Amino acid sequence: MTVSRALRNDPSVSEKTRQRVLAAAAKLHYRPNLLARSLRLQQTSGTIGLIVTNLANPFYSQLALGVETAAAGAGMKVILNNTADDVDRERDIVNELAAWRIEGLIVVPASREQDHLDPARLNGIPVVLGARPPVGIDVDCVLLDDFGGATEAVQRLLTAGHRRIGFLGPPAVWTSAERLRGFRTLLADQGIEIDEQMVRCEQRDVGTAERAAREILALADPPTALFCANSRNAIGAYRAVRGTGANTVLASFDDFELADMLEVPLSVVRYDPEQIGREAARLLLDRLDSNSSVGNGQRVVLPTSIIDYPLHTPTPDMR
Amino acid sequence: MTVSRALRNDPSVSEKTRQRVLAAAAKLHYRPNLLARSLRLQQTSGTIGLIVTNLANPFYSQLALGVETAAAGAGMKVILNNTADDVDRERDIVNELAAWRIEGLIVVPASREQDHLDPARLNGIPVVLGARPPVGIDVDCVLLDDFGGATEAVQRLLTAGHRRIGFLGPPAVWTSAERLRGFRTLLADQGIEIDEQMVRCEQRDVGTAERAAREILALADPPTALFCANSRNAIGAYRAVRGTGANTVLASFDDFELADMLEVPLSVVRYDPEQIGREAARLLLDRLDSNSSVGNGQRVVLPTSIIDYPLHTPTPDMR
DNA sequence: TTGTAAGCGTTATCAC
DNA sequence: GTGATAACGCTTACAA
Repeated sequence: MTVSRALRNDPSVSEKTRQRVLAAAAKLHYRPNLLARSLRLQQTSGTIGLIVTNLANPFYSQLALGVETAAAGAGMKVILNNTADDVDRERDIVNELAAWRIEGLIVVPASREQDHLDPARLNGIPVVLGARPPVGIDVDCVLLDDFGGATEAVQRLLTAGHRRIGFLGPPAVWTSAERLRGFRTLLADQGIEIDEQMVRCEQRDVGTAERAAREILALADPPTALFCANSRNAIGAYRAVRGTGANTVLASFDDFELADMLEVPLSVVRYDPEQIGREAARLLLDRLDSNSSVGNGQRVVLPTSIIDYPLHTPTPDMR
Repeated sequence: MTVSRALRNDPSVSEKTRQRVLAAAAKLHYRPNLLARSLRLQQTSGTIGLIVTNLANPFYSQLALGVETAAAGAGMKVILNNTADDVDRERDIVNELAAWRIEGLIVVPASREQDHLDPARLNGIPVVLGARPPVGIDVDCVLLDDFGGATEAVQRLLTAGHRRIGFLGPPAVWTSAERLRGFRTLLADQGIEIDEQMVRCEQRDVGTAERAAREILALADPPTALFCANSRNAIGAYRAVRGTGANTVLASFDDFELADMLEVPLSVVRYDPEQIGREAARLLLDRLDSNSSVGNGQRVVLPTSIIDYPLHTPTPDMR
């Protein structure tokens, strides 16, 4: 008992014994068992669960860093989980984490099937979604302004005079669907018809994106510009444009390394994935502080910005 | 008691009551408290701690993915921690994780100060280091063949006839120091003198790398080739070469997107960061299985391979 | 200032 | 096949 008090700096223990306890603990490498402490205090484990779909994607690893940073700042630990977009795995993870009595959950949901993420089913554990909105459950979420960013980027192409514009994107997770919706909405508003042959959204990687772009560029009446919903599609499109010698102009979501050195004009929508993680953690910590784990789901939408990379001139500047 | 048995599928409970228990549990969203189970079973928490220096760097996020994948496959959870290269933070994290009775620890150590990572001080919790070797402690580690990869890459430059070769790299963490050692050793073996003005290893990001490369290229007798110890330095070097119109050839560690489309010949050393994580997890799980947490530190060195990207011809191929 | 008793939620053991 | 009891390591409440 005295040891317990001494190690928690309880003032009721005398300085002399406190020192003796500390010395002995150091010598024995003794550490109080925090699991037992949690159990006794009826507290949870001081941990929050983070579930992402694909940690190999820098978007999610930066999001994870944001969560870890904000959580560490509040003295919380983060349990990291990767679902590889598998809902069943997501469900298993959620259930196990709940059994470990984590304080809260930050999830990039793998699909629209989200019943297992309802705090009501999780003994009231608060849940915050990142990058994708809740479907059928009432929880906080942090989103990117995918729609706004997309319309802004496409507007750049319109301003430059383009009227035949193609779309390249990955299969429709919410984010990509919103970007496509931005593309369609703006063009419809401007009374510009979309040639559905030039809308391709099945490309997950650079290779398939390049192939799709080449097919679009080979059409009888090819587009003069392409809007790409992510960097993998943008890079694939760039390869296709360079490979075919077309002088197609590009706009895309995601800034990427060397984007300014391409032999093609490019506008990119830039944003900060780490901020999504930080905001999600903040929402979660607010819930934990206020003890209002259920209901009244907030929706935070983070802004994007645009960068124009003009055509890079291969001519070297002089030393 | 019957509930406890039923939920663990203990055969001694009758099928009928088992079903009743399961039904009630489902209705109430009841989950056994795994913290209490751990405490009672004198087991640890089924968790391993992962400590990396910088999760924003894809190298470490892929390593983390490897750990998570391997751990999940063995039914273990991963607590993720980021030190931002701060040893004091690393020490705090290690101590807290130990108090939570984690099963083991995988660490990318922030520095050569590693006393706090000694299992002897951690109640025998096994430790595996990733990407950097142990200093003064006897633990397993998983390394990349930094030395071999570097000599191979530089050999490419020698074979192409280069004799004046510069070096660009980040400040000397172990990995970068090994790559520099490979560079120096090979050139010394070949009797080629190194001009120390052309050896720069303070560049952490693309901007400073570009500046350093420009300074080297502006020397009275500039190098005909540059070896870069990581992708940020390679990209900086590329920008400098393109910017100054030099026809310097590049070799580097780290494959990167668009590396094949540069207007400069480039050889890259490629490797799989995820594999480091998987191997580290495997070593740790072996320790846990065999219960031999201390001593006899293994050292696993993972191979690298080389890819040559020839000069990309700006001439388009025909559609 | 220090020690004793009880209990957090679980499970091993023994009784019924 | 089921229930009672004790114990895992800790902390609150109370007693010495």
